[in-house]
Amino acid sequence: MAVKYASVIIDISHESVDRMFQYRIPEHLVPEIQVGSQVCVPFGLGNRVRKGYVVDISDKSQFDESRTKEVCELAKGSVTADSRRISLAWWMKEQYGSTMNQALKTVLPVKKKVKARNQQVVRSLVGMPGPEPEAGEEENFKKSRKILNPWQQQAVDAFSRDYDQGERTPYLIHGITGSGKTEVYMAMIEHVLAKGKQVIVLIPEIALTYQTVMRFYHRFGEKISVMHSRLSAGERYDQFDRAARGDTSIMIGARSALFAPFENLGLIVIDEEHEGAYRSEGAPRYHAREVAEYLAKLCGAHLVLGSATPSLEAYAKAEAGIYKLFSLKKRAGFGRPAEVEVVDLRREMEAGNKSVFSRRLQDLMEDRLKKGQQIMLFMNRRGYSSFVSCRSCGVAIKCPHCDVSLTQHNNRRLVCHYCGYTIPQPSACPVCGSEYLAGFGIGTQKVEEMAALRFPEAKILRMDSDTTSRKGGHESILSAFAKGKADILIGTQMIVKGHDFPGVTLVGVLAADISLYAPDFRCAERTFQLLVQAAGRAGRGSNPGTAVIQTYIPEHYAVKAASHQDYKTFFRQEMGYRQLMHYPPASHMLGLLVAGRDESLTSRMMELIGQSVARHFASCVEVIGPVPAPIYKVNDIYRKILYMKQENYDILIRIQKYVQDRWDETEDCRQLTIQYDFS
DNA sequence: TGTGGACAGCAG
DNA sequence: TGCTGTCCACAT
Repeated sequence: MAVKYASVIIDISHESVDRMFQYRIPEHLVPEIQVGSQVCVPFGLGNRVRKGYVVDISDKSQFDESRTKEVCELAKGSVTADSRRISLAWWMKEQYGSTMNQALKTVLPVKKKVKARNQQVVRSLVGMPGPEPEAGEEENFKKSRKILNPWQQQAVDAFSRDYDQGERTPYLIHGITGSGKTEVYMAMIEHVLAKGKQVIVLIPEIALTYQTVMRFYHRFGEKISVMHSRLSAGERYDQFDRAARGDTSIMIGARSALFAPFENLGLIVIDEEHEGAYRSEGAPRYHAREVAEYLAKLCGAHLVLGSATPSLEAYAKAEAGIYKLFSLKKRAGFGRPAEVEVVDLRREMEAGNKSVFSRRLQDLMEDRLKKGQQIMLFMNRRGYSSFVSCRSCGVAIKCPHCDVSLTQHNNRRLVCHYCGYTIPQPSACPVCGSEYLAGFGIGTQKVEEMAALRFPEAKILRMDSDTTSRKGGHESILSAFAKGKADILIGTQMIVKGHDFPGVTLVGVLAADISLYAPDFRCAERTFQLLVQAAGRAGRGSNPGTAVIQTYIPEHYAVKAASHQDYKTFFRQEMGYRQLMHYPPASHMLGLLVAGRDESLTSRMMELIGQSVARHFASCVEVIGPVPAPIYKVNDIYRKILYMKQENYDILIRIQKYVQDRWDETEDCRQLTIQYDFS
């Protein structure tokens, strides 16, 4: 029998030994040792026997054979949280084509020495920037346990029954905005906690605010622990450590909270499951929903997904019976779905209205301002004008480092939204010298200016990444608006996510089309989600709400379905398109991106890879490209992409491995980055 | 983390 | 020359 080698991570305790060591597996242990097993191995000069985790098993020795030591024995004891997470890392590595080290770094936070901290108060433990709660606000939180309506109760009852019977089919809760999904999660969490199990709750970073956390805190007290991007590596480790020691039983946080080392995980909740933030940008480029599904299986935990606009992936699984679908059709408490009106901007042009606000929107704004009600205006682009071009020669001023136009900001500076490059606005065209330079397109800053001009008496707040870059800027704007300190809130997509403003009775989507033309097969889905979420912001209080969607293509199915808040119709149409085009989730797709500073090398390499993939897998995979990435150059780095479509995910994994084995280590590839993106 | 080698300082 | 203490590289 061939000799087998185990790659072992030693005792996970110190940065300098946080890597793999290869050991020979004695023949009698071969059948027993698997990835994730705990083994005892001789380590260091004194050959002290230490515990280690097996992270890989192979036939190949990657180390000097004569210096390779042998595994002593299989460690006693059951499968621990750590070994489970190592199996998870292994699965992620396979599934998303990263290295084991990258996967391990994602799954196991590296221990850094942190000074012992005093017992922290919740506020600093939570670490949320933001305003002090107002007097009385705490009281509201305390009364947060609400009586569930029949739809909510039905989901909770089904959950409790399934949970107790060990039935673990994941749930998808499709609940319109304001239908009280959080209350449902909390009731489910309570059920699971009562069984002595632990819970992970994932929330998109943007919704992870002081308010959200306080709701959970008041229901579950000291049991909760919070993870978010503003925590330092040491603080993150602390939070994980508390979870491992059993000091907490609920971990709330963004994506990475999924890797909390609970010994007895019973439930994973993913709120706003459709959010893009659940896909990781760095390798491994995992999706939290998929990882959660696997992790839940590994631990025998339940998985609950929730969204007002489920991702096509999740809804398709619900239709196929892989998930159980629950619909919350009614708003809990106050409010009813907003009345949605679609305004055709072509008619506005014909009528000679050149303003960003359609006549209908202006009328409604006037009405709401008169009544002292609040307005939200949504514009999916920040800055003043989207680009500046020369009226004489037609050239647009571009970023010298990226393949995009510079955006004009109202401080008379031009900014690249991809690399941050900034210049003062030139007084003459850099190409022809003409003085006739003008801004085209509209951003949030210009909307703010125009709103102030049209409604001089209104108090206006603007929220986009320019006004929220300061620490806590995000929260302070939202809380000022919530307290009625402004009449109009203008912002990018960050204003439509998750915030509850009972005073808002009018929402204007100024340019619904911008995201419809994004060079991405998910653009219709994203637009639909955005429009539904935006409309959901209106009428959360006792007064009915109206949403106005301004568009040049009112006949587009995403706009139409959103205006009727009709998820199912949208799903059918969009799914039909995905099936026709073999896009996910109808099929699987691997995007292979090659990036490098040397343009010709990047192109050459991509061509070579493309040809070799086409040659080897011609019969079984649809290859598209190589094509330049939607933005070809960013920060002086050129990017090309090859797309491969296949219904069978395993074939895509085989292709990825083939490319990795064949090219990743070559001399030319040292200067290039290859990125694999599975969907 | 734990070990031992390299090296400096010092006594004899 | 030998002993002791400290620093640091390294572990399959």
